[in-house]
Amino acid sequence: MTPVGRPREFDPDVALDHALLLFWRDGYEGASVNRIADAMGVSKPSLYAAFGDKEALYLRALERYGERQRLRFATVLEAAPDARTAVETLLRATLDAHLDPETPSGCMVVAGTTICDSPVVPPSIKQALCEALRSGATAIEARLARAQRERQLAASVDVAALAAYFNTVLAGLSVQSKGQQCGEVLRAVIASSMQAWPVAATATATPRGGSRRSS
Amino acid sequence: MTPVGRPREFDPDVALDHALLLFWRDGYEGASVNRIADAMGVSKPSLYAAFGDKEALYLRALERYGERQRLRFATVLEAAPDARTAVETLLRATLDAHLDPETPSGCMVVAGTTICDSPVVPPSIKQALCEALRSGATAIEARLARAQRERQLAASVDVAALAAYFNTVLAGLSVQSKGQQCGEVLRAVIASSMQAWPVAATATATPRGGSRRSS
DNA sequence: CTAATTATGTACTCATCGGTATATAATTAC
DNA sequence: GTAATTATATACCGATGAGTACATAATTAG
Repeated sequence: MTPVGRPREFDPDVALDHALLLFWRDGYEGASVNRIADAMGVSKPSLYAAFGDKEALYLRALERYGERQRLRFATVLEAAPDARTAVETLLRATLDAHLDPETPSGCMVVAGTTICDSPVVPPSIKQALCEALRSGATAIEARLARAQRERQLAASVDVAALAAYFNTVLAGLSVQSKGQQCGEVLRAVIASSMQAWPVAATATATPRGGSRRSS
Repeated sequence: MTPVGRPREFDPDVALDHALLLFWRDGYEGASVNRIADAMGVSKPSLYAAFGDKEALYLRALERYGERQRLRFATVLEAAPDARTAVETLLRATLDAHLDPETPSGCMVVAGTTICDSPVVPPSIKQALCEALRSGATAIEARLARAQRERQLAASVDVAALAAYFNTVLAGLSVQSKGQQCGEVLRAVIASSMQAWPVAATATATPRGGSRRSS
């Protein structure tokens, strides 16, 4: 079923990746359609024909970014044998991604969220960014809940709150990596942040006999 | 010594505050000079005559913001009787500031830092933002170092790393507050983050007799 | 082949951007 | 009073923003 009409001369998938990089580095309004089209190697009318207006293009790019992040989160979180290792590995891997010189430093969602109240940012984008930001916490929370079901984490632990905490650390790491804080310091930050991992209830509450009630 | 020439009809101090609010909410390029002049209640040529170009105006606004932040940090940190209370109070007070409906949500420095690699952002601004971001850690570190001198904090604690950690939490809280995360959740995040406070060496080594040695 | 359809490149639209020329108003110095 | 000085408002500058009209090129359908 070959489509009728002149065939497209560029690959929308790779073109979208170029747009993604610019939106990531420069933000919604910082990335102009002219520069994006140039980076794509595509004329502006072709861009508009393929993706719609700037708002739609940004949402597409953000969606792709979010897909990859979710996949990365899920892979890292599920692979680890226990929740604590899972979270720590996620923090370290995400920091490595933030510091990767091949891509803009920091997280696209974090960068977008911090200026989403500007009048030039469409409400749909603000909404998508806020949802993307929460999705990180959701993924972590799912892993914590699993650990709780598997009795690796005390039932008393508020997994939503703990997930929100680690998601906040992730956001903070994104900012710091953008702010030229060096990787060594940030790895120490991760180590510190892991100290907040809930102590098993038995260790603090009932030093002697409570070890069977909750792990 | 009244100055010669027509007197200025606006107060540069209050005008700068209006510019500050716009830069804070919309970022460097999101806040246009036209809108800033309107918000100031001042014509564009008057603005340029009083403050120079947009870059200089942003740096002035950022400097004012930084001054206030440093004052707030120092006041909160020094007032508290011990370092742990100081840091926790700082986190809570800063979160309250981020959520204050009278001002843009989140931190101006964090917002600026996340898009400082955009080609439209002058290098001087990126540099000033990075320095401002670090100044938070510096203030916390100073308080931790004082606690260490006062023997409230074990000498083995890496105060620079711990300060970087709490500064990272602050940045994360800024992002989350901008991302419409509600205050209740973020207060729980603060509680979690404080769990990373270093345990006094004696408390873990000798569970029985160490409670008076360090708080 | 012709007709229909779709993509492309040039060149344009209008709005807004940062920044300024210029004429005028308000003040001090004398 | 006049001259010098500084601020103000209007109206403009060239550049760039997002978005598009239009003519042409490349393909399929018949």
